[in-house]
Amino acid sequence: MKPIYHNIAVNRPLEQLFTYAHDTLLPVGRRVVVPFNNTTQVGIVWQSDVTPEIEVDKILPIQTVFDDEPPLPQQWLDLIEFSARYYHYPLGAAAFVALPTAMRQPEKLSLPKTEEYWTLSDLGRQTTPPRYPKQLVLWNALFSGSLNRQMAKQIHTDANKYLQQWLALGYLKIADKQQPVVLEQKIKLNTEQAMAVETVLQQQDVFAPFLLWGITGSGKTEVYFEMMAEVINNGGQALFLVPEINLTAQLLDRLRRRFPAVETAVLHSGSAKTARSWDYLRAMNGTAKIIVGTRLSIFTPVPRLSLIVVDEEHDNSYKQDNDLRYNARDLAVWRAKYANCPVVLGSATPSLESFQAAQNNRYRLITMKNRANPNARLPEIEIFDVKRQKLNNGLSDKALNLLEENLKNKGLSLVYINRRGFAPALFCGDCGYSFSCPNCSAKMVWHKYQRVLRCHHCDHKIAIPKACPDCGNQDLTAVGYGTQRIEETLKKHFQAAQILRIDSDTIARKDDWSKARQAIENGTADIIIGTQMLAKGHDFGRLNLVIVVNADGSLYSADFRAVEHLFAELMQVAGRAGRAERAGKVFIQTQLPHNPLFSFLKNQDYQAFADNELAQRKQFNAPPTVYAAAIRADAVKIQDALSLLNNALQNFRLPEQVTVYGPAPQLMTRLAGRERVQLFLESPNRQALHTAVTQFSQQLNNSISGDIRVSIDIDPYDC
DNA sequence: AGCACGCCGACT
DNA sequence: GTCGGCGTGCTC
Repeated sequence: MKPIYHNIAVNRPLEQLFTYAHDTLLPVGRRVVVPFNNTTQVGIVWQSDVTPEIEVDKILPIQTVFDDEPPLPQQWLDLIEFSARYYHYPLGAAAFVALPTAMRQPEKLSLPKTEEYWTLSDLGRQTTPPRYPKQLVLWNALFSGSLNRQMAKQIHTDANKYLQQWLALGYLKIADKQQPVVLEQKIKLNTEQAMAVETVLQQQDVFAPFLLWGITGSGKTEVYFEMMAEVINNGGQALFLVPEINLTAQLLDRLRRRFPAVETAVLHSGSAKTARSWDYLRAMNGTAKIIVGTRLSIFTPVPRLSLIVVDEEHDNSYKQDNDLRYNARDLAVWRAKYANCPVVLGSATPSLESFQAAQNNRYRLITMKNRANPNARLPEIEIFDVKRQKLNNGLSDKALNLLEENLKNKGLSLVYINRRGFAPALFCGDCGYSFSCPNCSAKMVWHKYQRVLRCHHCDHKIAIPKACPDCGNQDLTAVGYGTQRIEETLKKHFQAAQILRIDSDTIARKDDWSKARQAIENGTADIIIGTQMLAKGHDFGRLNLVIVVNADGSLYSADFRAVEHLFAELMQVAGRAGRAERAGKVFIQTQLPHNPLFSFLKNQDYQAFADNELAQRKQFNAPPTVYAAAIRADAVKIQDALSLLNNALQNFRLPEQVTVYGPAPQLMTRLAGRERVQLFLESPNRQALHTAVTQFSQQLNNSISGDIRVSIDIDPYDC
């Protein structure tokens, strides 16, 4: 028999596909096992029935074909091809990043069993419905549509029992096709929310990117849910992306309550291996109507994709910072375009990338300026200058007084410490002056041992100044606080209070977190000490005082995005205090009260902040004004990594419109015994940048030798 | 990536 | 003599 040749992607960092023979034609997307360089590897059939480009006698046969599994769809292959090309990552390796781990193993998958769907029979329809309210809900669901066992359980925990009963009485029959269930679960939306839903739903069958800019508490989640409900009722599937930290039991509960009869797939790195591949397959075969997950869920095949929602679109966790360095938010827009459906990017503090896109009319802006709860009041924000204050281990007297007062009034307080300000930097202890790079919109980093201040963006260096250039003060210092220290102080000060510290050290296991939340909701806690993990996605109704201990750390960081992140973070934290009907107070301690960021924050004016920040980015030619790519190299000896980049640079003709910065050491130069350097390519023209990156990486491949590792990061976050 | 081949030093 | 160190080259 004449063999048929297939080009196959394997999990190796190699650009090419490999040709294998099989005696029958295999569909594209089929998972197979192939012999590869004295090993066996999982492969994905990428092209079928090809003419071999190498000698036929070198071609090996395919070992195993996983015929029982559905092949990965063409849309998935296209998504992987785009991602590999855009992020300059080998195709085969990219494909395997996008698969759940169970599908990366050269073993047969256990497939999710297809469950039967039930609906009321004619007899059932003529019978009197049950009298009990919870049973009635289940009954009505079976009346209006069809349910499988799992969905029935979401509606009524004892569903199994009643299904059994009703089946025995002949009230049920197997549904011939899946029928969506209608439950009278309508949430009342306010005018603004209803408008948002309508605006998006008007564009159901075309590519339509939206930026949903809604203040904290404006009820974005209900808006997402309504839109999702509609596209599901029309027979579509919805992809709902959330930041890592937001995919909590709380959110899944809300989803289950709103969509009790809708099959949902949950995808994140924490879920068990088989569970994840099952959810992947249920999304892929169309049974799961809602696919909710973190960034990795953007690679889930969704045949009837009709809506993508990216919640908290500004969140950093959408960017993967190893292997395939993709940004799920950006891929979401690409997928929506491919699928001809709307994509909604939602945030109270949009990324400047998205906000600029909205201003240029590339995205359509939907604004929600009112709170869903009309009685909720905006918190009052006080910016408190701690420059010349004597602090009690980081806390001012005023902060302690506020805490004491709130304790007396039986309020709930949050003491918030942001830990982003890790990088040690130099600033003036007297006037708060900090050192900026003259060439970049970046702070100079204090290098203690080399005794210089250095810019990690362009490698500009100055000697460590002996005195502050602004006020002449000779006392130049660095900052640093920790959660434990604050906890100690508070415990000493408020001995009767219940103090709860919540950070990654105290919340090691899942039930730690739910215990902590119980304590907060039951009112046993008086003061919470928390880090970023508390700021996002958690609502505590009675929280009415927020103290931000040190709002400066990140302002000394070398990252030009630091201000943007700090603003978003503080807006988030402030939002925690404004959900209740009694007005909350937010008290922010800072060494730099005159940084313009704080006046925008005080007025809770994102628009003004964004306008100002975008103007600065433009002035300094920083993203999103330009597109950027980071080329990174690491080696045991820094000189090896540096000269690799420098040599490549010498043989490289810089294209029009492209600027190069560096090479310079990375922010965290030494990591795991290796020295890391990087250079940046930047251009206002995306195409020009990509051409430059491709050419540059070819130069690198020509001159790479020894133990030097290279990576490319498109639209990088870490600078 | 990860495996084989290959060419040098120090062990039974 | 032979075991094993990791440099280099290749993978259908």
